[in-house]
Amino acid sequence: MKIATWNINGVRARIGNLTHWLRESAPAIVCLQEIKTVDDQFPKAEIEALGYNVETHGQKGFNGVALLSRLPFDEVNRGLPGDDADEQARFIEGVFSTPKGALRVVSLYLPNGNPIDDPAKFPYKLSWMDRLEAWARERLALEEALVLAGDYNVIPEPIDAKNPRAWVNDALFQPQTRQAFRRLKNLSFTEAVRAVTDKADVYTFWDYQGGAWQKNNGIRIDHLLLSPEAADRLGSASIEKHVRSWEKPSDHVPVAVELELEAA
DNA sequence: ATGTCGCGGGTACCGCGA
Repeated sequence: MKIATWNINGVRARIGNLTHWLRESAPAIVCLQEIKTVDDQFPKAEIEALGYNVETHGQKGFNGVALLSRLPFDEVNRGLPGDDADEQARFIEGVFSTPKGALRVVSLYLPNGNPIDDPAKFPYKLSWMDRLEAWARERLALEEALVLAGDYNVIPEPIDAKNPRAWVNDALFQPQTRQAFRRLKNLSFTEAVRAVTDKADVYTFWDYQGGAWQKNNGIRIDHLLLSPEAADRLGSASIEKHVRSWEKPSDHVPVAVELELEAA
C-alpha cells in the first residue's frame, strides 16, 4: 500500500498537477500540506472522480492540510491537541482498516519558525514540536501501524542540505529544532527515507528563487515517520523528484512509502 | 543573496508567508 506526502503549495493553483500525479503515482493514501484554502473551496470533486475519499482541515490563505484515501475513513481528527488557542490548520489524522489491522495516518505541516528572532514564530515552532511529541507518545502506546507524514520544516542533518552553512541561522536547521526532531524520532519511529538510503543529495524541496532547482540546491524537509508496527512492513521509500520539473510545480515534491498491509 | 510563488484584498499591485 503506497502512502505519500506532498506539500502542494496551493491546491487550487495546482489541481492539474495533483490529478496528473495521482493518476501516475496511484498512491492509496495521500497527505497534503499547504492547501491554502478553506474547506468549501477545496477541489474535492476532481479528486473524488479518481476514486479518493477526501478529508480536509483548511484555513483561509495559508496552511491547511488534507488526507486523500482510496480506503474509507473509519475516523478523522482535526488539529493537534495541546493548545486550544492555536487556530492554525496544520494537522489531520485519519484511521483506516487494513487486512493487517488498523492504520493511522497523519498529515502535518510543522510551523516554519522564521525568523528565529521573532518573538512568536520560533517559540511557536518549538512548542508545536513539544505538543507533537506528547501526542505521538500517546498514539505509540496503541501499538498500531502509524504514519506521521508531512512537511516538518526540519533539516535533520547537514547531509540533508546541499549547502548546510547557508541554513545555520534558519529555523529549519537550529540545534533546538534538530534536537526536537530527534526526540520525536527517538520515541521509536523509523524515518522512512533514511531507513533505505544514507546518500547525500536526497532532497524534497528546492526554493523557487536563485535557480535552486537548476543547481540542485535542495533540502530534505518532508518526512514520513513510521511506528514500529508500520516500520515492520516497510517495503520501500522514494522521493518523486521528477515532479519538480513539471510546469507550474510546487517547491516540494512527493515522498512515498510502500507498506505491506494488503492481504497475504 | 536571491534569478519566486500563491493568496487576499479589492480590481492594480502590494503585503505577507514561505
